[in-house]
Amino acid sequence: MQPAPVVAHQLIGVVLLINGVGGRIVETEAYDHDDPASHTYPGPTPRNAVMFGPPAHVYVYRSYGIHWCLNLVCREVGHGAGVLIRALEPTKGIAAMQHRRGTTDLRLLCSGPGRLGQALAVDAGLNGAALTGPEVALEGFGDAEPYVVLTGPRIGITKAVDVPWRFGAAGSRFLSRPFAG
DNA sequence: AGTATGATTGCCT
DNA sequence: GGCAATCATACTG
Repeated sequence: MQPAPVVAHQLIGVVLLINGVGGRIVETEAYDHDDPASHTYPGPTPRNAVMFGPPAHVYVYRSYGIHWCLNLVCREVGHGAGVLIRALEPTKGIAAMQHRRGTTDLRLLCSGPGRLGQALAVDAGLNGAALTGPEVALEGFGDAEPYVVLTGPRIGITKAVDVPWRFGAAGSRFLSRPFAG
């Protein structure tokens, strides 16, 4: 397995489906163990246990008591690194996503980690699920179409605010926020 | 046991 | 642009 920023970069353009619903990933963020902004920085706890487990599994956490956010665990057992899926371009199960989100505006379905979680019906029950399991599908990892990938500082954090570990597909209109420069 | 704090979003002015 | 909503987790005493 590769370091989190490398995986986060490689995930741009990959199709992610949860129970057949999802689309092409256009925005990610990397979080590593030696990273003050990461949930794993203080060490293992019950909440982040999945991140210290085997890679290619799903880590789900509740954000601000309201939203479910979806991450993919990378690197080896015990390392505690992952990639936050921040936005994707809806391609499959669009009707289901529109129903869950309460809007037909494609731009508002998955443009942001909280919206994406709601659109894909992510909740605590998905925490720890394997990418090879029945719920999750990742299509084209490692051989996705080449994308022009932009980088920039991560959003919404208060520590390590200058680390440029946010990645996004250039020109996509489904980004949660535009990239500077 | 009590409190502080978010890897956010949407509604208000 | 500002701020409330809302709660699991982690930390303090």
